[in-house]
Amino acid sequence: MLNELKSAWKMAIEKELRSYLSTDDIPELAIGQPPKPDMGDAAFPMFPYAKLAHKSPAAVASDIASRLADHPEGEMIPTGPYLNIRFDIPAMADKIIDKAIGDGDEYGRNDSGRGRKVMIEFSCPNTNKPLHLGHMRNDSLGESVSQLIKATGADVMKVNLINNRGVHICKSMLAYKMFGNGETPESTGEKGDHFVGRYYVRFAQWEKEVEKAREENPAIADDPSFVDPDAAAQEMLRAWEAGDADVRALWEKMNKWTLDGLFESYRNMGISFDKLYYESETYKLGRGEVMRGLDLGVFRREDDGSVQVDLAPIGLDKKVLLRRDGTTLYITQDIGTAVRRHEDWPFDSLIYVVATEQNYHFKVLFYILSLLGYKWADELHHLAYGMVNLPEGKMKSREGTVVDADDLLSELSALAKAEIIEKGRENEVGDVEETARKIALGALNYYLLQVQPQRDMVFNPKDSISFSGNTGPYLQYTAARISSILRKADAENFDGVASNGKLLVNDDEKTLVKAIADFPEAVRKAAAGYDPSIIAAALYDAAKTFSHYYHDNQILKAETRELSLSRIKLVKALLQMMKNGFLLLGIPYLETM
RNA sequence: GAUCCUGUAGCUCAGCUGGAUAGAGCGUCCGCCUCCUAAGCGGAAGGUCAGCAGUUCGAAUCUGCUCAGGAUCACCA
Repeated sequence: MLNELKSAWKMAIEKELRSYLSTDDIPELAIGQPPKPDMGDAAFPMFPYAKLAHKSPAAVASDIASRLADHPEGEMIPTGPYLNIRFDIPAMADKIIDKAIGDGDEYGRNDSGRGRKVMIEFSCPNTNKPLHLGHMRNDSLGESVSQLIKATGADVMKVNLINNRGVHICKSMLAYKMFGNGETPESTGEKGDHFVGRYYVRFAQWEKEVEKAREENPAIADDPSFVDPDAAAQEMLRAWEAGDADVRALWEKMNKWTLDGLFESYRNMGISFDKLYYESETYKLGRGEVMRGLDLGVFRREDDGSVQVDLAPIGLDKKVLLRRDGTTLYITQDIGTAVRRHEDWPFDSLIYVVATEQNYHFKVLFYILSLLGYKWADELHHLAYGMVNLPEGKMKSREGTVVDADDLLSELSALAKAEIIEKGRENEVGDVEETARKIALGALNYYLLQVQPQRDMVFNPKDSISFSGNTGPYLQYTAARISSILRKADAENFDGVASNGKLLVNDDEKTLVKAIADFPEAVRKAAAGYDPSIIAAALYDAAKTFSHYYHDNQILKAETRELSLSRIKLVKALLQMMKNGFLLLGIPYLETM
């Protein structure tokens, strides 16, 4: 709403500038924000026109202000070299507030993606271990960006490619076979993914033990009973590929354990998928595409029999697409999988949420798909996110510094629970466990999403996730307080009282109205840039302003009933905006906390 | 070696389509609960926006170089 107005002003001022300077060829007018609210609501710097006019920028600003008679709504305040515009925010308040309240859960959404089909791939776990903090960033981002794109009216298909085969999967299977003694997640009471993960770790131990034994006595390798762990894992993979019944049965059993555990974690994290792909079903895909590329002449068969693609046009080297023995590689599978997906659900766009480590891979993949003539190759995006590091450095599984997703969530829940009890809010809150869980989730999602995706981030378990300051729980708390006000307002009698947005004249009120008006634009920007941090910032700014406002002003007991009701409507609109933003960030909304 | 990403307060991060005095949170220090939830509010201290040069009326923002950190450059996934 305010944006349209600013654009209208921009056009009007540019038109006047053209007439003032007697030329159509003028630099584009920039739209800025005055540093202080009392200086206006939009700023147009006049510097670029000073030279053309042979006058100072300040003179241009005042000249334009006095010449511009027919202009959009608002008041011109030439401020030095800037032509500032002040809008009558209170006069627009009712319209903005009514729109937010009227649109309800739809407020902030737009139509820009209507009719578009967007597929988004994220998570993609291995079925040999539980999720860790790095996965959580991926999952948080994937889910949030999915919501953002849905908010543009597009159809979104969330897909997850389960990496359920390969030598790393065989390692946990092998260790279980050797050391499992028939125990199961049920018998040990463990969550399935943790159970299987334990055997993956056990395999690494076994490797070390064997290596050490061999160092001490190299002759043991000649013993017929000697088993080399890596060779055994490779052997198991061959058996798996050959369809060996026992290996397949073990694989099925252990995969189910892991997946049951992983999906429990997803549920706890508020993550869901529309379609699952399994690597066991896709790993052979892509060979046909490579053959087609050979026919098209975009790939070439080397003397040794392998098939390669020349990446010189994009400034890279060569890449092998089929091994000498004709088997596929990671990139081959991804080619085939992309094609398969487009057949399954003809997307207009496909977003891969994958760590920045794979920038090279996706650059190559997208180029290859365009070589193969797929028009949709131009609409493939790699949403690359940075690593989550610890204050001491990288997380390393070998050193046991990996932060487990389930552990982290339950630790945060415990902290939140302790906080609820310390504040004596058990009764108000109702279900303490559930509330604590939602606070933990809000804290975690906000923490992970407030940083721009591409940046590496530091996770400090000791103090980075606190519940005060610029955090998810602060936002939840703010929303809960507004809810509380609205509950009390409901109990009051406002019969015969009319609200009036024109009464909302103090700076905080104007800032809040503007924040509400600007929210749809924030959603647009965040969706276009796949960047939830824009929403996080918008919500935090609004919450901060509200907290200040609420501290200084009475809402239910304002000077007049009209003012009270007007303020109630303002915070009701604000709450609607916050709730809608929460949904985009995976922050649970709490009516009380 | 090449390519890409990053460098802003003690720490974690915003700000980057150039524009007015570079902002938050945490931490430190000082205040505020007879008033709609103190997970809150206010205040103080804290900056060579890594460095140098360039473009520009104007650079944290754009360009180049240098330095520092990270990632990638497999017939692994």
